[in-house]
Order: sequence, then structure tokens, then C-alpha cells
Amino acid sequence: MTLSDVAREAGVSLATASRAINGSANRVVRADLRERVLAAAAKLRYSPDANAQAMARGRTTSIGLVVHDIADPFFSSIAAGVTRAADRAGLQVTLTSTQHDPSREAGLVDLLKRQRARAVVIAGGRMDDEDANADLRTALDDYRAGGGSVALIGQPVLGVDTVVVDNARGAADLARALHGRGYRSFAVLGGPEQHLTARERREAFRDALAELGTTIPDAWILTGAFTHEGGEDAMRALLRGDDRPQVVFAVNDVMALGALTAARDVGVRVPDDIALAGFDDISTLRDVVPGLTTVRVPLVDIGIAATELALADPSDDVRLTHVPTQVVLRESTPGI
Amino acid sequence: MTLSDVAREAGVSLATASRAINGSANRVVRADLRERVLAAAAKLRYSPDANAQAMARGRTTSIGLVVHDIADPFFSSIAAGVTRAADRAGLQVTLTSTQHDPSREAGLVDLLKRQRARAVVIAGGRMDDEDANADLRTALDDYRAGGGSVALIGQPVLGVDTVVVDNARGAADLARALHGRGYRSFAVLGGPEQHLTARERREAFRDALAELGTTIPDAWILTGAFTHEGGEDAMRALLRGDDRPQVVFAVNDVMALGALTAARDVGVRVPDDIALAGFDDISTLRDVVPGLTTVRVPLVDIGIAATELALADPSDDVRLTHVPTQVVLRESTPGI
DNA sequence: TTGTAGGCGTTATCAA
DNA sequence: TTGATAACGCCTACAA
Repeated sequence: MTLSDVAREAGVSLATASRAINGSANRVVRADLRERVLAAAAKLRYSPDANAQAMARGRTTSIGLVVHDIADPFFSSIAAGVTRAADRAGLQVTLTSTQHDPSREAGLVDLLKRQRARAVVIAGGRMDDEDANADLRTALDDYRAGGGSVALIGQPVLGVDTVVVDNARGAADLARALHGRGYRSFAVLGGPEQHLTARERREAFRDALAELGTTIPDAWILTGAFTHEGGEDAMRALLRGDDRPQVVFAVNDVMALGALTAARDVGVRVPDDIALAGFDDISTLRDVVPGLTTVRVPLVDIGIAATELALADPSDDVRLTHVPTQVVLRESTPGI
Repeated sequence: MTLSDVAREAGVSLATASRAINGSANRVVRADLRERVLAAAAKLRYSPDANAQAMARGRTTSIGLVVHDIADPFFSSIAAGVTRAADRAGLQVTLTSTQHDPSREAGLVDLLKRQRARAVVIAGGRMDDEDANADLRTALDDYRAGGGSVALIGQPVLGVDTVVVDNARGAADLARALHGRGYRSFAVLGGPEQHLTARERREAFRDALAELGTTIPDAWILTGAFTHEGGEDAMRALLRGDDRPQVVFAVNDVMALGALTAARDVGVRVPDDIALAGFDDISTLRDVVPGLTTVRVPLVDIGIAATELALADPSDDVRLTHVPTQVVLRESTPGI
């Protein structure tokens, strides 16, 4: 079962067996000996102990991933990218989830540090809340002090390498595209006040419209949770008003889908009575009718990019990988 | 950084430091010493090395999960259950993916064996193909010989503990429910010929109808991939025919959604022109219109159940956890 | 209750 | 090229 058994069976020393099996760089084993070792290993069904190897080598072969909810298509697509990139690099992925509680991120990083994961990818967007970020920052500094590397997906606010989604550009492009289709009155389901991704999209959308001479009334910039339910609630609140915008922009697709549910519930038709747009282009949209206008974010690629960033040679300065977005116009915003 | 450092800092032996920090069962450390050790650990920002602990203890704290595609809502929901159960048990999840290639399962189990994962959960259904299963069976036997435990989700064909979904019952219930709504002509998008889950659903559906005196013509039992595209292709083929059934049963929701796409493409309305039903009740359905009739499979619970099964005390005989299913009638099958 | 020391399975250094 | 042997960081009899 152990390498010693293999060595004995092959009649060589432990060291030789080790070299024969992992093909250590400069050290070469005579062909016939290697054959014997390999044969012995096969015969004994030897399986190297990754933990022991990790100890001896001083590094593991695993990379950690932190998400809020793996069942959310946003995160599961990113996870698909991470697993693919890790696989290519010969690494395993340790999946951890906050179960929607951002304050657990720091604890998960600590956990991953104990595993001595080589790198960690954190997939949730940041909040504009120094206290909330402080714990995570400490955990990350700690982790990096131990030799681990980190990549964030979202905003580069923690001094570590980050895959930055061009939210502002995407939201502005979307605003212009909708304006181009003739819309002149807008509402925004804006997500949590302090959620940076939500904020970037919200504000860029508003500002781009302002440049075109269209103002969104404050009452039509609603806040709420970054979830399906959050979108649903916000939409319901919006539709309770006397007046109604021509088009609603939800700062992510999941919220937009919640808004769609709410609209249907109260008998408001999309896009006949009100148009709707989201952000992310999650895979779920493939099956949604009417097709939802959105801004495509290449989620799988982002997972890959983050993994590669985290696995790259350490660098002194903070690296940023910018990811472009692309407006995708569909039936939910046919135009006026 | 290491426990020795902590021990030195606290002025105690390595053993005492170890006991103070992990609170080893029967051995008790005097309060003041424990305090000192804990203080030293905190001061030095000590983080136990999980790999070293694993070596010394002879067991790791991780559990492996094998899926075909983490971005598929079916698997990501199961993964959510697995992570939740693992979290509760104080374990980490190592996520591995075959990227849709079932023949990679055996290799992933070998990998997990090298990691000395405590338990492995395999989430893909089995095929009726002894050759294909042989490799996996060998890998699993090997893994279990090394002390690992396994839980399968699907069919109990490999001699290991399995979470068994009552596919036959669900499909039969669905058949009866549709028959009860007045449908008398049916087609089945049946998935891969040898895929056991697909087969169970397909055959039980057909048999239940036969008992009610309704026969499905062979030409209307189509095979194809177990995917969105598979459903789309099969539906397209079906709709090319001169005649058309009243209702189509796709053996899983992802295929049903593909079928929906195909129907829309060729201008066939669901449910006005043709009714449609799926199986699984994946979370995506929440946002699909018309609401898709399906058979609910509690995916998150299955993930939890499989994890608990894999973590349970070893047993000599094969354990099966049966999971009930439930027909959910929605607008896609309003009845005749 | 505390400390000493051996062992977990590999890798890697250093002689031979 | 091969083989002893000392790490790697921790746990746990066994002794004190």
C-alpha cells in the first residue's frame, strides 16, 4: 500500500522507488529498475498519498473556491470555469459556500489556509462596508503571508489580484441601447445600497442616461436584495405606483427574473405593458420567454481567468484582469 | 507558524500545545497552561496544517463529489446539498467534474483516493453497460479497500450504498395524472437507450399507460442525448412527422426545455398545440413559462442524503435510501 | 497533568 | 545512479 511496500517488492530503496514513480526532475532511474518499480506498484495497486506528498513537498495540489451559493447559476457557471482551469493545471478544487452569508467568507479563507490550498478564488462581489471587508482582508493577508495566492472576482478593493468585470461600461452601453430603441422613462431595480457590483451598474446606467438628457426619478431607483425575491419585491413595489416607467433595468438577471414573476402575478405584460432588462446573461435565460435583454458577462471565462490569475507567478503589484461585457438585446425590450 | 513555535512561545511541550489546541478527548490540560497556549497561538497567528493532521490521524476531513457538469442545475442543486451536509459534519468538499464524459468517473475516484477523501459521492446516473461500469467498479472497490466509503445517486448497480430515486413510481404517477387530464396520445423523448434513469422513466411511463389501455407507438418513443440539445433534436424530429401526439413526456426537465425551444422554433405552441411534461423539477423551472408539468425530485435533499449515507458507519450490507417523487401539474399540461 | 519519542508516507539532501 | 536518512507538522501511546 505504501511506497515502502512497493520498494521492497521491487527490491530497491525507498528513494529509488520514489524517483521511479514521480520521475523527479534531474534524477534519472535506470530503465530496468524503473520497470520493476512500476510493475510492483501496479501489482500492489499502489496509490500515492497526496497528503504525505503535500507535507514532503511543502505544497498541496488543491485550490479553494468560495461562493455564496453553488446552486445559483451565476456561481455554478463560474465554478465550471474554475474546475476546468484547475483540471488543466492538475489541481483539485475545494468548494466552499457561505450559504449567502458574506461574513462567513473570512472563516472559509481560514479553513482553506489550514488545508494549505495553493490558491483561493473568491467569487462574490464586494460591499462598500469597511467593517465587513476588514475580516476578509485580514484573513487574506494571513493566507498570503503563508504563501498562498488569491484572486477575487469583482472589485479590486482588497489589494489582491482581481478579475474586474466592466460593469460600468456594460450598464452604460445598455442604457444607450435602450435609449436608442426609443425608451425615455426608466426605473432601476438597484439591489443592495452598498453592494459594489449593484452600485456600479446602477450608477453607470443612470449617468449614461443623464448624458443623453434622460433623468431617472429617485423614486424609480429602488433598492433590495440581490436575489430573485429581491427583484420580485422591488418590482411589486414599483408596480404599485400610479405611474409606470417604459422600461425596468434590474441590476442582475436573477432579479430580473424575479421582476418578471412579479409582473406576471399582477397582470402586467412584458414587454407589452413594460419592458425589462437584466445583467449577466446567466444560462437560465436560454429558456426564458420573452427573451430577456441583458448584458453578457462571460461567467465560465471569468472562472478560468480568476484561476489562472491565482495560479500565476507571484507579483509585487496587484494585477487586474479586465473582462469586457456585451449588450444582448432580446424581445423583452422591443423598443417604442 | 508551526505547533512547535507555539509550544516554545508558551513554554510548554509540543504535546501539551497539541492537546490544548485540539482539546483531545480524554486528556485534559490545566486551565492556565491552555490559556498560555491559546494566547501564544493567537499571537503567532498559528494555523494548524490540515495535511499534517491528516497524516498523523490517519484520516482527512474532506469528502469528494463527482458530477458531470457543475453548471447544470441538476448537479449544482445536488452539490448545494452535499456542501451543506459536509459543512455540518465539519468537512470540506472536493469538487470534481467529468465534463460530460462518464468514462472519466473512475479516474476521478482514483484521484479522490489519492487525496484520501473520507467519502465519495457520485452524482451521475448509471448506464446499462457492463464495460463502462467495470472501470468505475474497480476504482470504487479499490477506494473502499483503502477505507473510504461511497454513496451513489441513481441505481444500486455497483454494490455500494445508493440514494435511489423512485423514477418508476414518479413516471407512472405522471402517466396516470396526464391520462386523468384526458390525454390519450403520447410521445416520449426518452434519452439515451442505455441510461438507466432515462430507461426507468421511459418504461414506467409507457407501462402505466398500457395498464390504462393506452399504447404509445414505437415511433413516438424517441431516443437522444440526456441534454437540452438532445431534447431539442428529438422534439424537432417528432414534430417533423405528419401526425402529432397530444402530449410529450421528456424524461428530464433539461430535455423538456430543449423541446420547448424546438417547439417554439417551428411555431408549435405549448400547450395549445401540444402539451409537454418533464422530470426533476430543477430550479430553473421557476422562471419558465408556461409552467412545466414535471415530477419533483428533491435534489438538495438527495445531496444531503447521499452525504449522510457516505458518512454513516460502515455496514456489511448495501444500504439504499429511497427518495420519493411527486407529480407537479402546471400549465404545460392543462388537459383536454 | 505533562513531557518524551516514535510514527504517519513522501521527498530531498548528501554520501557512497 | 542508488541508498541511507533527515526533514515535513502533527498526534498519541507510554513514561514520568
